[in-house]
Amino acid sequence: MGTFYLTTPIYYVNARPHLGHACTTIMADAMCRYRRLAGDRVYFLTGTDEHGERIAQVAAKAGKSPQAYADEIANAFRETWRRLGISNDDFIRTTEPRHQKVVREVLQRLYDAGEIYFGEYGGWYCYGCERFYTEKEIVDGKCPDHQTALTFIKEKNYFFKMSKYQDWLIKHLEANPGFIQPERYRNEVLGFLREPLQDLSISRPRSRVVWGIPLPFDDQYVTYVWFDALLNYYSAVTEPAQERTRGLWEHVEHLIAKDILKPHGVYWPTMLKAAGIPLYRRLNVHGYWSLGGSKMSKSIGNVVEALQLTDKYGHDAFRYFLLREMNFGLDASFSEEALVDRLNADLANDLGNLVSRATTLLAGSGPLPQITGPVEAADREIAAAAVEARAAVEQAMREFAFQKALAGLWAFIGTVNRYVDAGAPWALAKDAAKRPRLERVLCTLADSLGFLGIMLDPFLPAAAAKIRAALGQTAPAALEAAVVGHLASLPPVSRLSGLFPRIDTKAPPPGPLPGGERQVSRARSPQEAPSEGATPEGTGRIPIADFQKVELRVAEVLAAERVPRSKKLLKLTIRVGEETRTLVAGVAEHYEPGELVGRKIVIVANLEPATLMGIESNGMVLAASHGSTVSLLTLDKDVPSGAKVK
RNA sequence: CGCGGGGUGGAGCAGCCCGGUAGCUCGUUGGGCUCAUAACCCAAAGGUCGCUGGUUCAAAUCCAGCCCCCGCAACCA
Repeated sequence: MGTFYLTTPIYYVNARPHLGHACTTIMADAMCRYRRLAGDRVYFLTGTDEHGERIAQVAAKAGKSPQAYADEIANAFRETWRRLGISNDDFIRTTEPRHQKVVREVLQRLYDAGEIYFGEYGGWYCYGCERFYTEKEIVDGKCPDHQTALTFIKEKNYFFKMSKYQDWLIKHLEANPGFIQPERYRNEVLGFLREPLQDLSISRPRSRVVWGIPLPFDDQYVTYVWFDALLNYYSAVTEPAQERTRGLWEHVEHLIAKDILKPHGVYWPTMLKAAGIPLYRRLNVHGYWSLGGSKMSKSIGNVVEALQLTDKYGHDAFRYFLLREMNFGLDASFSEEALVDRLNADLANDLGNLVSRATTLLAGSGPLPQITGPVEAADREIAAAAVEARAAVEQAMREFAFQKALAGLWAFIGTVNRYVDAGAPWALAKDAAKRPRLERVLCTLADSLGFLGIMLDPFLPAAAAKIRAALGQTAPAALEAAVVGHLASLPPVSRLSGLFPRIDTKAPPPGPLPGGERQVSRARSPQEAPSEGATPEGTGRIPIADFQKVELRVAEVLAAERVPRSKKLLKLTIRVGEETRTLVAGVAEHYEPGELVGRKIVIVANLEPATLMGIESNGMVLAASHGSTVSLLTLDKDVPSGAKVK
């Protein structure tokens, strides 16, 4: 019996649960269920990351304390995982005392060991980018993106001596090819390490960031968020009094999406090494979902919608789609259409229909205490196919290759469907002389369903349980029992039809497609969108006084040009009444500069100025969007520029 | 030259690390079956593996160059 401790990232509470979170968590769940099925001791951890200036800001905006805000989002995650049937053993929050205690202990230990020093970092800082630039990146003393002058800033902070572990980490990666998988991500980390590794700033002055864990050796500073967050994996299982987490740490594996490869592939191992804590066993990295051509992480509205499909089509179907459609490590594209295709082809036609036809045959025959017919070649082929499918699953699951595991099981399902056709039990039933053969065929079928009832358990927990229940099995599933060919009698079987009903795609679409309908206003919603709005759960209506604060005016476009180095921005010179001003609009992907000159558009005239790519924008252009179509608001009749719009 | 991924029958993808008959799913066409969820089974059509050059007895696979697409980051006020 092995031990397996698997973590998901802890999710940052600046956003509500969406497709990306669900994907990682579902993969982790499938893996943990599989390892439990295999008889291993399994511990499955997920949780939330709750510190940082951004959280404090968002909370303040919502008129809540950071803790109250974090509580709310953490609960949303808990609730989502409960709804999806996620089998996590623990849920850790970085604001919990058990975590903070460990972070402080580890920091103190590193500090005492001389792994942390207090230093001054001076660098060229761009306020627009909120980051420092290295000498190499600076162009003519200016920010390469904004083309604005940089400020030389000095800030005192605590640093972890990460640089001294660079060679060690390279050697470790070279000596342990499986440390980060799939291999492309190991190569990527080795790529990072070809550049000199800097020491890692692990603190932020408390004067600037309040919402964090104070450093144990200097309460004027709080812990930088990565140093805090990564330690959750360790702090969750190191409470000495906890029997159920004892001995887990040395078996830990992490599952992450590729966006946080660097902290997990570089910072985390060096931190562990410096602190004298054994390294994790393996880092498993999966890719991203793209949503109908639009990117996922920004257009949060989309990903949230995508997650809602789990309620529409069922958690098992949603899970199946995510696990089957994505090649582990690579990106995949998500669409409702693809989900329905998978549901119909694999779940309804292949699996659901097999279960339906087989249980109908078995229920019709009734239980048989003893099977008289001998085992024939066709039956042995099924047994062999089962052995092969199980081997494929075992092999694939070693490297989180869910798609291969499921492909293996579906090959078996296809074999059984062919077996039913070739064996034609309905024909055998008409001839009393063929009774022994009929019994054997039915027995093999029952055996095959039993096999699927076990093997599908990690991937389709609810459906697998239904299959086992139809066969009268009440004991928990165990991988070692997944063998075809040992059944000697036929249990009473109840008919199981409609396990996965077909979705009729010819009927008009039952609901909005992701990426389809969108509210009028700007193109895509920024990240804060879901939590935005004064009355999210209320009517969504505002008093007219609120609207009157917004000053909409007609403007005439005098000149338009692309903003250099930008993809989406046009710089417009517009006339509003007597006034001429500059405005930046994100419509470069939809309009050529030339076609806008001379046109009258509608703008929000009293918006605070904002700097985009170094250009100050005074106002916002109104445009309607639907899918990938973006249409500027223009005027029906000629009205002079500067006219009010209401 | 910011980082990264990809271009394989109509669609979506695997194969590429470790060269040797181009594979899977969906779709299309024809047939079979009637236990089953208009499901299942059989068969067929359909590909110069982005382009060019190189290495090799042999290249989707290795090397070089080029073209195109897509993410991430920075700009959607």
